[in-house]
Amino acid sequence: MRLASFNVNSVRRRAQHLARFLERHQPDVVFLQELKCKTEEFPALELAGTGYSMHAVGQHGGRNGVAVLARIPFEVTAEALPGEETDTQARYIEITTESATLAGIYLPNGNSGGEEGIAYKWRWMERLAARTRDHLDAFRPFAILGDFNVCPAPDDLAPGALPPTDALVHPETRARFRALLWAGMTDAAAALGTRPYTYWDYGSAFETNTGLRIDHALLSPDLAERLTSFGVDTEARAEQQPSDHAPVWIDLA
DNA sequence: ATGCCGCGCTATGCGCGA
Repeated sequence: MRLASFNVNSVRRRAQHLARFLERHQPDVVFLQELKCKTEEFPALELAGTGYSMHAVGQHGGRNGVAVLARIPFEVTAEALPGEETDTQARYIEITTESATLAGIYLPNGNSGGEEGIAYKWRWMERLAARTRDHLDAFRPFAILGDFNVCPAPDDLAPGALPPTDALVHPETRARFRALLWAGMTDAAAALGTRPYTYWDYGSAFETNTGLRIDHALLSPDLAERLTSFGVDTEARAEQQPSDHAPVWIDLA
């Protein structure tokens, strides 16, 4: 089974990039982030030819937004991350398939909005950890894929790619990422001995490989045992008018 | 150590992304 994640930075601008990614890598499930459109504006017709079933969670105001496309049967089991009823940002989608529960996330960046901005990011990470523990305590096979907006370790960013004060590398951000691992989740790329960049800023960052590793796949123990590969589709990042993120994918035996 | 880029929008600049 192949699972994937792609921060598209506007799904309407990137529908054909997405279709080409699906054609190249044939994932069974792909989670999308940064739709930047309302639910009803999701380009379902434009993507109908791919043969995937899709479910979008959009947001008013052209921000955030997550979706899932799958060619295996699934049921949507959450359209929001529990724990903060006043949170209206579209950043979480969770599906359940025959074999596992899968979450697609767009974790808050944390660099805007001052103190409240970073506090929201950290609360969101704590809510994700709580949701994760619920699934693991129930011995439910569980995976989280998406844009975590976290460089877990110093090797996960090019020298000088971010200021040391950035929310993506803040010690408290990294501690909350580690909490997910201590809860029992495995960082798929790291477990396979690779830490590839998945994001390159617009401009010359891709040419100079000044990247960040911020798109991750975390796996519960039973799924981690089945992990065979992790890949980054740099072809998508090299296309014309690309997203600033490349799609990532994992294979489970 | 930032927004020179890109996106969406109550637009012709701004907030946001990372």
